[in-house]
Amino acid sequence: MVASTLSEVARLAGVSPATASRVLNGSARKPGPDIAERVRSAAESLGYVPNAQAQALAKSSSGLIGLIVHDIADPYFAAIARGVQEAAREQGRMVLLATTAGAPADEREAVAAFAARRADSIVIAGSRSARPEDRQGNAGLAAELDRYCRNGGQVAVVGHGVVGAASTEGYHVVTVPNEELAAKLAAELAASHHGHFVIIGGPAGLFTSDDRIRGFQRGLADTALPPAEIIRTEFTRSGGFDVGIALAARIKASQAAANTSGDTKRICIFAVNDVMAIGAAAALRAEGLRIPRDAIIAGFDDIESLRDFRPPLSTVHLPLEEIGRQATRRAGETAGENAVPPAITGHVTLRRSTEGAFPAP
Amino acid sequence: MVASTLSEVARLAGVSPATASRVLNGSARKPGPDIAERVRSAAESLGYVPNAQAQALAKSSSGLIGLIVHDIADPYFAAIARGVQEAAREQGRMVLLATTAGAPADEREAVAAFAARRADSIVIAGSRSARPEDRQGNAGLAAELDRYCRNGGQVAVVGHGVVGAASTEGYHVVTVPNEELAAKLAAELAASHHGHFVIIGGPAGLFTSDDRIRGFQRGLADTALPPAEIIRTEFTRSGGFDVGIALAARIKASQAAANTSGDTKRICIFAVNDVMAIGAAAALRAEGLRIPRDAIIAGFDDIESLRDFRPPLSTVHLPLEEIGRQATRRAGETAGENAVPPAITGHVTLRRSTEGAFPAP
DNA sequence: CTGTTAGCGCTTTCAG
DNA sequence: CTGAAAGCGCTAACAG
Repeated sequence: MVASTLSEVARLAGVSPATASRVLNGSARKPGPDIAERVRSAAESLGYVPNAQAQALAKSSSGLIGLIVHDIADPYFAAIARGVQEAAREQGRMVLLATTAGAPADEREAVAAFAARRADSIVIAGSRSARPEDRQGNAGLAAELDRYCRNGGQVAVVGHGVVGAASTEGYHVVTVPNEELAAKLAAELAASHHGHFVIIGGPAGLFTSDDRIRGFQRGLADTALPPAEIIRTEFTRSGGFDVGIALAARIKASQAAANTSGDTKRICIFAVNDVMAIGAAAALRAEGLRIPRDAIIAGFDDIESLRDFRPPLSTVHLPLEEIGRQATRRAGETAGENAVPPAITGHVTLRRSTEGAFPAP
Repeated sequence: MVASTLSEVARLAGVSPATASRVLNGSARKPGPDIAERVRSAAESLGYVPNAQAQALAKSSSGLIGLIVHDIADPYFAAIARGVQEAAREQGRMVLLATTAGAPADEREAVAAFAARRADSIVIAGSRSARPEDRQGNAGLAAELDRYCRNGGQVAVVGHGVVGAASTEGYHVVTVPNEELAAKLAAELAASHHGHFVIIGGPAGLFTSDDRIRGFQRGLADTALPPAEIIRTEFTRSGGFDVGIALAARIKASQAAANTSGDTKRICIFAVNDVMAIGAAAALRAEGLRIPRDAIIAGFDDIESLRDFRPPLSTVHLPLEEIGRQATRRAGETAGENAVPPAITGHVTLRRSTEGAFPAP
């Protein structure tokens, strides 16, 4: 990568580099119109493209914003990324992307890389974890973030703060009311469902998953119901699928028993995110079971590209794009104590996958 | 963003900046082990983070790769982005993201921004267009790309080359056999379907859409069938939905007629991409029609997150991630005439949405 | 309003 | 093997 430089433009226009800089890149002082025109056409004819690296070096501000996600192809992160991208554009910044599969060590590396590029701010999406195996990784990540913030960087984390991160300056958390919303979902479900509840959760220690589980249990308790059974698996479609297969066997067995006993209870499955719910639903279907006839199921996130599934999935709507936007804005504010950011809210969306309690035949 | 500098580290270690640079960042010459250790610990204690901008300035190579997509939240682009991200990581580069909604003017801007940041290479995903209203935008984009390439940049475009781009040096096109695969799809469909064919296409001028339409028609012709009717709409789910509604009305009308005449032909719908197909399918369902009973339907792309739809969508599988990877590799090669890149291939995947020709009752 | 002079942080000849 | 010096391309005080 080479290109003509400011000095070349200046020479061609017969002015000093400083003047050329003033007309070509924004400056408070505006050179005379004649000179300006000369410079502009010189730049045009040389195909001048300002070197952002050099600019950044000179003004120590890169116009870059780093985004860390587990997997950009996951619709959850893709939606957040869209919001981040949008807000970045408003701020006149470009987005640097890093994917880490959620491994704290990789996240640390990504933060270091962003710091090296002098990104003005960093947005971290994706569930934090307190799993023992992530202890060390989290500590490293926290240290790296601390350093970044101390150097004047702005960080916004979606969901929960990074374990161990202590920075007060420049460290923002965009809180998502996972627990509260899960409780609400449980309450609404409990109103019309009178059978057993099963939660398909992610690995213990994943904050997002744990919060949603806790909230759901609380919602049940508030309705004077016993806690649901919890089955843990991967935080993915395939994790949901595996558990779905196991549940299908159980459902069939209990249906067989009911046939003779007259008992007709359906179970209600709550998967802690939509992709897991879809996986579980696919498994039930693969096993010949139907939803909501043989079991009802709900998810969380309200992923847009999943809206056309049949039966439509009951879930909790989260404004993913808005979350991305807000994280970006928070991390992009000019230090000052800007307007209180509107809290992120969501809402329960009941659809056909948890439709009314009509007993199995 | 401030941070400790190489010179600070050097001073602390009691060596020259040059030496510090040699030990901290890769260099052919390796300083003595004692010195090296001293420098390393100085860096550690100062929390030194190399300034990539400055490095880039000094060696004129940024380690950046620019990616342009229409919309990162679209699963098609998200999948490609994943591949790009992966390959970038292998190359030790970071991905800069720009979204443009397919507007050539925005794409031009993005290319300029990447060029300004001295990105080593640029990957452009997303359908090119030859629509009249894009004429000017395309010309601008082509000019910008030409300049970028002339300055030593590498460009890889997915699908079709940019209209008017003439660069020979550093300009790569990852060809996707859209036409050929669409023809194959038509042939396979024609083998078992004996009714009317309708194509739901994107706006005329969109290369991807046009190629797929042309291929499908050719496939039909090769089977001695008359060309399908073409209905054009937006290249999105909602475009597909709208057309689906219209088609539903038509299907119902013809079913009513068939009731009296005894005629029982189903129509076969080919939507030029999966999201449009899903939209159309949703519309039919919303109108009380069932697939494949009342109409059969096929898409294109084989988007992973759509695999759980019912009925499973017949489509053409495209190795999206691989396409992203390959584009990135092509644009990342060191000029030399590397191994011939394996051509991108796909395959027809018939599923239940186009299941056998059992006449409506 | 313009030009001159220093750097921003790092790499890289070229001497020592 | 190390250090000194000269930039990479641009901006930002200062002078004129």
